[in-house]
Amino acid sequence: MTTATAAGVVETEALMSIGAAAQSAGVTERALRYYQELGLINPGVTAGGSRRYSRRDLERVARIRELQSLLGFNLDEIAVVLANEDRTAAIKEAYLDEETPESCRRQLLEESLQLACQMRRTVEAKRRALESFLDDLDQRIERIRAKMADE
Amino acid sequence: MTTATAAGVVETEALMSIGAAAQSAGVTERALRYYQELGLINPGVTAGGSRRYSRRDLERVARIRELQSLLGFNLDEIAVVLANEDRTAAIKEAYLDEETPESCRRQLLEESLQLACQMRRTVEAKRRALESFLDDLDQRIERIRAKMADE
DNA sequence: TTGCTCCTCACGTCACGTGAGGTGGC
DNA sequence: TTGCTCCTCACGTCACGTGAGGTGGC
Repeated sequence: MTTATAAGVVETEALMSIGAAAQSAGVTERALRYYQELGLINPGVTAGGSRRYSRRDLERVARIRELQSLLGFNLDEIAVVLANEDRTAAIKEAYLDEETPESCRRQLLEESLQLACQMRRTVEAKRRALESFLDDLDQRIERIRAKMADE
Repeated sequence: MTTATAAGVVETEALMSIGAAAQSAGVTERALRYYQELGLINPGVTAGGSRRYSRRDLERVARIRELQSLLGFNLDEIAVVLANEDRTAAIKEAYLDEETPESCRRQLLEESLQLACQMRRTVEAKRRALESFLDDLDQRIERIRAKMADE
């Protein structure tokens, strides 16, 4: 894969082997292969059959782990989120394109707004739950401290 | 199981069947049997071999689900947390007991404080992560709204 | 007897973990 | 040739899901 720099020079992106990619992303090689099997990532491949991971692949992996650990999404749900985010990126392209008609732009913007707002509600609910969990803990800690004080 | 009321009257607690318990706790019967298999809960049993769940059993199940979904703990880790909380409850009993020597009380209090503080750090880290997730979302939403405004 | 709920296997699933056995470039 | 990394099966694990087949009280 190649990227155009500001100067217009085409430079080949540094691609990583699965070992380096796994290390860098903090996951196992097995997980990387599994995500690919499910179509969540799509790394390049050398002539010899080895996988090559781009920076974008690694960002996707980081996103997958975040959605798993922070929000508890499963990989099916994550596939939907990633597809939506890819869609949003595509929307951005189309949005900049002068060819895209006015009415279409509006709808594209509406769509990405809806997606972001729904995600926000999910995250907000989780944060609230964590906050009340924290409050309970603080009360418990305070009670123990009080007992230790009047000892 | 029986409980003494304030008046000193012994009243039998209402126990639930596994069907009612599962419904009330929002889990499947299979999950209840599995938790028992792992020793996380220990419901009563009728002469016919049916399980009977107390209010305390259901509270334990609620705690298990909370630790799973909110903090992402696995059942091994949850077993440790529950054991610690049982310990803390036992500590409370011993603490009220006049027989318990002064030095012992101090240590019991110290122990439960340590446990609560460690849990607090875990939850706090998770909350921070969720908060920065929310910030990112808010920025994304704001950018979309801005674009829609200057349309 | 008929429903309904309960029981115990026991196999399936998801997201990988963990070898087994083999290939390929320095 | 020797290491090292990569590859593809393929079986194991955790936390249950989901029937299969049978028992027990109203």
